[in-house]
Formats: sequence, structure tokens, C-alpha cells
Amino acid sequence: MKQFLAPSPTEIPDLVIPEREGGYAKGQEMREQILRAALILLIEEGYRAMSMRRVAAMCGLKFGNLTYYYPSREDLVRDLLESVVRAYEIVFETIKGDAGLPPERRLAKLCRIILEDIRTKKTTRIFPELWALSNHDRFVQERVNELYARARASFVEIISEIRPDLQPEHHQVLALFLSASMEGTTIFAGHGKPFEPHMPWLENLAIKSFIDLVSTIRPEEFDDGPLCLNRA
Amino acid sequence: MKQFLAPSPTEIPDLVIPEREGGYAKGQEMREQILRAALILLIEEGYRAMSMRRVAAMCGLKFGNLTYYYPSREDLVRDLLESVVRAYEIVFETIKGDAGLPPERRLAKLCRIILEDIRTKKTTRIFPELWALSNHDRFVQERVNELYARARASFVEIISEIRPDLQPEHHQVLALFLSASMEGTTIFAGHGKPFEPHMPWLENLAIKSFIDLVSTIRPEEFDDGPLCLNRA
Amino acid sequence: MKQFLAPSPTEIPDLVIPEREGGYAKGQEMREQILRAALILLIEEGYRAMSMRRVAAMCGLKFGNLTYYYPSREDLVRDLLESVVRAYEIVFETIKGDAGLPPERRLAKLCRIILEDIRTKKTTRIFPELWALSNHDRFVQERVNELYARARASFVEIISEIRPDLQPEHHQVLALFLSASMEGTTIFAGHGKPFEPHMPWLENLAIKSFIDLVSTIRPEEFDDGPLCLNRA
Amino acid sequence: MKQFLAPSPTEIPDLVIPEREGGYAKGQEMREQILRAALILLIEEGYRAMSMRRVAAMCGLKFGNLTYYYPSREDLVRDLLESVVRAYEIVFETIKGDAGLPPERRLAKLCRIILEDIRTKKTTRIFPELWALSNHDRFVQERVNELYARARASFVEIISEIRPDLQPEHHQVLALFLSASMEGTTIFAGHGKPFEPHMPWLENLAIKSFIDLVSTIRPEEFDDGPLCLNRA
DNA sequence: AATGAATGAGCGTTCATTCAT
DNA sequence: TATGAATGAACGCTCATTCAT
Repeated sequence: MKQFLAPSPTEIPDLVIPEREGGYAKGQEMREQILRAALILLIEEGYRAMSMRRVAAMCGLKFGNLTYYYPSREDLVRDLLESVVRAYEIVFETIKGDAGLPPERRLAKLCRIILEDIRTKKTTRIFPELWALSNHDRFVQERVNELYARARASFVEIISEIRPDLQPEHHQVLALFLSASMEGTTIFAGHGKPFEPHMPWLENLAIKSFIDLVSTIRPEEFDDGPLCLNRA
Repeated sequence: MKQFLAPSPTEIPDLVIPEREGGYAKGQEMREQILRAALILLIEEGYRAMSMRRVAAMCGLKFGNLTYYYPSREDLVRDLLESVVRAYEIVFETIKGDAGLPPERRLAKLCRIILEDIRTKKTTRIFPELWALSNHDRFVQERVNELYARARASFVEIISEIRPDLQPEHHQVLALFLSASMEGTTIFAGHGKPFEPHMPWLENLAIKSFIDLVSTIRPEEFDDGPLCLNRA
Repeated sequence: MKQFLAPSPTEIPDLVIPEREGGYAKGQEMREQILRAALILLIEEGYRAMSMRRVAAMCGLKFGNLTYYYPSREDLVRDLLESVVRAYEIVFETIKGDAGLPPERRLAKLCRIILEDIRTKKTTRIFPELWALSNHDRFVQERVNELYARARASFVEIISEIRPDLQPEHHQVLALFLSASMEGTTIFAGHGKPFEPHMPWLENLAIKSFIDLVSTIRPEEFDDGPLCLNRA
Repeated sequence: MKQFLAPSPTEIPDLVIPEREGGYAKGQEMREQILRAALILLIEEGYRAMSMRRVAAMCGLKFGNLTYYYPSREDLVRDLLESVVRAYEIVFETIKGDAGLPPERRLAKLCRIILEDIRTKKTTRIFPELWALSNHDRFVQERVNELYARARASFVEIISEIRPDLQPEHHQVLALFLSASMEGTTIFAGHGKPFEPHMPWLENLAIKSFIDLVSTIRPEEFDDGPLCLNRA
């Protein structure tokens, strides 16, 4: 089933499923298969298509049996979401190890990783679903926020190394801007989108723009806007 | 019913509904009420909740009668989407009239309009739904692409004024990056999002960063990336 | 619209619509157009597809207006059925004029007319619908019975000329057998049926068999069955 | 429920439902009950009345539960149709065992079986529905064609024994004529039809006529028609 | 004659959930 | 673990009918 998923380019696995204590190996495998099936449905046909029945069918499972593993749809959705999110968190953990490089290089590298991932089918398809869901579902909202908080943490670390003179809150907002800026490319240059071929250009623009911004921003510009372009 | 919708701050109406020839005034009003009800459901509870039955109920209409106005759900969705999109297109038309200002000021103004709109409940809620839908629905995809194409056209106009030396394709990609960058803020600093209060800072960052980028980018940087930060 | 209907080969028109007194000419024409549209739907898609809405749409009539001409579906169905049946009755009237020919030739000719008509799309499609409907609809049942009674009358006339020695009831049963025998070919060799190309052979078999039967049947064979093949 | 169905006189069961592997006995019984209910509705009120909801109600089943057994109406229709057809096929199989009798006797017997069956309510009601449906439904069309092909095979066997001198294609057309001829009696002398009481006479006429035809037909008469009654 | 509008019913489908086996 | 069975709800759709304009 794995082969149906666009392979994550370098580092991000599709799902990271925690082992459960006290279950047979078969149960663990089945659970994994279920989550993979659900993921594929989510990617290929959207959230609505990811019904218990279709997931069961895709696993060759009788429908009644799926409810043994996941008594309610919510259980399945949550487990899936956690497995997806965990996969990303692992990346941000591993990135921290790059301490040897100069911060600008690390910033660039991190951006490239994120933007490359955005080009995968999985990310292009799943995240808009999550954004939409998070507007009406507290649980999804929290997990997505968590995920992005971790992503920002990586940026904050690098930014504060480049600009130790700025206040922590400014580091945060810069990180937020960088993150938002990249996420926005999903809908224009993600997998199958009209500007997918331009993604390399976008990467270069983003990195240049981010480094310039981080390097040159002055504290007062957060509040007043860039010189001479104030609201009035 | 209007009061349920966060008022668009300055310029963007919620819906622009074309008049139909033939039919009583009551029919036109009913059609408008239906689209408003659908919009509210979409905003407040998401796409799935925007069912024919709930829309009818919200209008005090019997279900059978709703199918008189909109024989199929698709008809309703299309009419709604077109009315929403049309509202944005009007903005982009009116912006073109600002020819007197220097291009940087016009760029800043346009960005502020867009980012302010992103803070409205309507935009924060609807666009993620559209992004998700557009991955699996050709019609939504096309209308969304259309909308963003018009938005980019406004940016291209300004950018090419600032940088007449760049090639048209570069103008396009710069506009794309600006647009994507702003859209990405929806999920972090849109209505009710954790960073909504930081939106003014983000605006300032975005505008400074965009103007710097547009002003300083060199043609070769599209392809090679910023100096010394190439992939290798 | 006429051209959509398979042309009746020689003599049977599609519909015979009586004129109404006290209506404008336009109303009469509209009524005819409506019935033709209904007929086409019945032929091409079956009884269920012949809904008021679809008939109206096919006539370019607004739905509400159709209910002016035919307030209820039943009205429409009845008018259509009567127009269809009347078309056949006209044939049986005209056939009676062939008095000059020997009865066997007239029998053969009548059979050929009927079997040729069965090969038309209209007849192949409509009659099975009528047979099915007549099982659950008294009105249809009566009109169909009427139609076949007239058909049998033509046969009875010829048969009694060939076999004046038989009793009237025997004439009736012979006519019935001939008629039933031919109607049965509809479902095997009617328009578009697998044995449609064999219809000429079936015609020859039928005519030979009918003339032999009518000519040679002995009164006691009605009751006892053919010699030596009695039930026991 | 059985008592609602006119009992098949001698040999043809109403439904032959294959057993399913897996599943409790109760499930099998329920499936049978469902098909019987559907059959009754089809017979008593016609195809349109055989809705999922009415079938469920007739079985004392909640509607949602019926969709467990038959997820779609098409599934139900197909299962029903196959069960009906299978019942007839069994008859044609068993008839082949009558090898001891002279072919004319076997022909007569087969005709009587068929014509007796036509007098049952079930056959009188179902077949016109199938004929009508088969004009617009490929599946029904195929099953009906299959059924009649098997019926003809029985006739072909007997006919070719009586007339080994004729070519196989002529055997086929003779069988076709016999079959069509008998099917046509359904609408005149089937259950509840005006000529139902005359069916015994029709049987005798049919058998005499068929045996005469098969015995006396000359090869050239297929093409030229009976002597002196050619088309011209 | 013609149109617009409203109602109520039925249909087939999909689904999450629950429970007995 | 695994399956079969049952329930109730909602959904989109089509339709015949009725009535005001």
C-alpha cells in the first residue's frame, strides 16, 4: 500500500505509529494498515471519503472488525492525526543536530526541507484538509497548533542566533512569518498545482527574502511598519 | 442574518449576487437569502454542514422548495462560490484606480487590504475550505485559480513598475510569492487564530520584506538562490 | 421531433390526436407536441422517465404551464394512450376494404402488416410497457383490451370466411391464437432484438402455420387436442 | 407469505436462492424473505412499487437493515432476477430426461408445461415487467435472453429429432417461433386475463399447429413463404 | 396561456454506532 | 479477534400536485 503514497523526498515518513503495550504483533500491524488506508483515502479523495466503511474495505477488513480496532470514527481520526503529526515532529528534532553550520545556512536548509515537503502529494493534500478541519474541530486545531509551534521553535532557535539583539517576542513573530509564508505556497506550488514547476524559484526567493528580513529588520519596524510606508 | 457575519472591514462585500431576469422580486430575495444561509453554514460549521436541508431550514424554506431554486447541491455550491469570488474580483478592479501613488505605497496598500481581509471570519473560514475542496473538485479548483490569478495581476502591475528591468516571468513569480506568503497567514493569524493579535506586526514584516525583495532581487537569484546559500 | 421516432413502415401513424372544440389552434398544437414528447420519452427511456417535468422540458415548456394542459399525470397518460391506440384502430378499419382478395391472401397480408409494425421501434418499445402497466392499471388494461379486440375482429372476419363451418367461438379462439402468436414475436424479433433479422422467416412460418391451422383444424380438436397427443 | 403467490402448478418453483457461505442461518432466511417480499411486490403492484423501503417494511425489517443485506437496489433486483430465472432453468434441465417418449409427445408436453406456467399469477405478472425492463436495462435484457435461449435449446433438441433433414438454423427459427407464439399468450390468457378460461383450447391449437408446422415445413418455405402467398 | 412558487412525499444511498455471536 | 446483524439518521434527488400571479 505504501507505494500509493508519493514518497517523502528526504526525511519525513508518512506515519509514525507508536507501539501499544499489551497487544499482539498482528494487532499492531493491523492498526498500521488501517491508518495507512485512512491516509490514502484522505489524500486521494478528501476527508469525507475517509469513512469507516471505506477504510475497512481498503484493508480487506470486515466492517465490524474495524470497530474493534477503532470503536468510533473519532478514534481513528485522532490516531491518524497523531501519527501524521508525529512524523513531522521527528524532522524538527533531527534538524537541531546541525549545530555546526552557520545559522544562515541552517535557516536555508530548514526552509528547503519544508518547501520540498510541501511539494509532496501527501503534504499538499493533507494540510489544507487539516486547516479546514481545525476551524471546526478543537482536537485537530490543537494538534495542528502543536505541530506548527514545534516548527517555529526550530526557526526561533536559528533566528535568535542571527539576531540576539531582538526580543524573544520578535523572534517568535519572525518565525511565524517565515512559517506562514512557506505554508502559503502549498496551495499554489504544491503537488499538482499550476506553479509546482516554479517551486525552485520560490525556494530561492523565500530564502533570500527571509534572510534579508531577519538580518535587517529593526525593532521599531515591527510596530511602525517599514519606513515611510506607514498606514496613513 | 447579516449580523452573524463578521463585517468585512473596508471594501470586500460578502456576496455579489447577479440579478436574474424574469422572476418576481421575492424569488430574487429568496435566492439571496439562500446563498447567505449557505455562506453562514459554510463559515460556522464547514462544508459538510452546508447541506440542502440545513440551508432550507435556515431560510424557513421547506426542503422541496429549496430544490425549486437550486435543483441540485452542485447548483447551489456553484452559485455560492461564484458570488463569493465575484466579491473579491470587484476589489481588485477598484484597486487599479490608485494610479497616483508611488508603486511601493500601492504595494503596501494592497497588501494591507488583503491581510486585513484575511482577519475577517468569512475569509479565515472560507478559504481553507476552498483549498481543501479544490484538491478534489475541478470546479472549485478553477474558480479559486481564477481568483488568485486576478489577485496576482494586481501585484504584477505594481512589481513591473518597480522593476521594469526584470522579465515578465520574474514578475509573475514574485507576485506569486507575495500572494502565497500572505495567504499563509490565514491559518496562523486569521480570525480567532492564536496569532490574530500579531497580524499588525505581520503586516509590517510582510510589507518590508516584500518591498526589499522586489527592489533588490537580481535576475540570477531566481535560478541560483541567494549568494553562498546554494543547495549544495 | 417527429424524426426521432422510427417511422412506421407503411400505414400506422404514431399518434392520432382528436381535435378539441373551443380551443385555439396553438393549444391544439401544443397538446400534440406534448404527446409526442411523452411518446418519445416512453419509447426511449421507459414509463418511469415519462415524468411531467421531463415532458415539459422536452417541449421547451415551463413546468407550470404543462399543468395547464394536463393538470395531472394521469390526464397526460390517458390522452397519450388513447392517441396511440387510435392510430392502430385506423389500420384495422382500412384493412377491411380489401374485400376483393381471397381470404388466405388477406390473412397473409394482415399478418405481414402486423409483424412489420412489430419491428418498428415504437411498437417494440411501447407494447411491453403497456402489457406491464395493464396488469396494475385498469384504464390501460381496458384500452389495450379494446385495441386487441379490434385486431381480432379483423381476423375473425377472414377466418369465418375460410371456415364458415366452425362456430363463432372457435373463430374467436383461432383469431386469439394468431394474434397472441404474433405479439409474442415482439420480445424476440422486434426492433433491436437479437432475432430482428429473422423476422422475415418468422413471417413466413407464421403465415404458413396460421393458414394450415385455420384450414385444417377440426372442431373436436379444440377440446381434445390434436389426435393421439392428448394430455394423458 | 407464500400463500400470496399463486402456486406453480406442477414444477416451477417461485425462487431458487443459492446458499451463501458464511453467515448465520438467520441471515440466509432473511435474505430469502427479502427476495420473496420483493417478488410479491413485483407481482402485485409492479416494478415501481418494489422499492427498498416497501420491501423492508414487508419483511418487518428496518430500512437501514435492508441495506445491510442489499446495499443497493440494483443488488436486490439482480439477486431477485437471478433467483427467478434459475427456477425456470431447473425445469428445462429436468425436461431433458424424458428421452423415452416420441418427440411429438415430448414437444406437446413441453408446450403444456410452458403454457400452464403462463397461467400462473407469478409468470403472468413478472414477464411483462421483464420485457418492459429489458428494453432499457442491459442486465435484465441479458438474463431474459439467457432464459429464453435455454428454453429454445429444449425445443431445438426435439425439433431436430423430428426433422433431422433441416439445417440447424431452421431448427433455431422454428424453436423461436414456437417460443414466441406461446409467450404471446401471456397477455391474453394469462392469470386473470379475459381469455384465461380459453387457455386449454389455446394449448390444443398451439400444439396441433406446432406439430403440423414442424412436420410439414419445407426448407424453401423459410425464404419464400408459403406457396402462392408470397409477398407480392 | 404562461410563469413562479410552495408543499409533501418517496426514493436510493451512505454512514456511525451498537450489539450479539 | 473477527463476523454478522440491527438501528437511526441524514443526505441529495425526483416527483406530482397545488396555487398565486
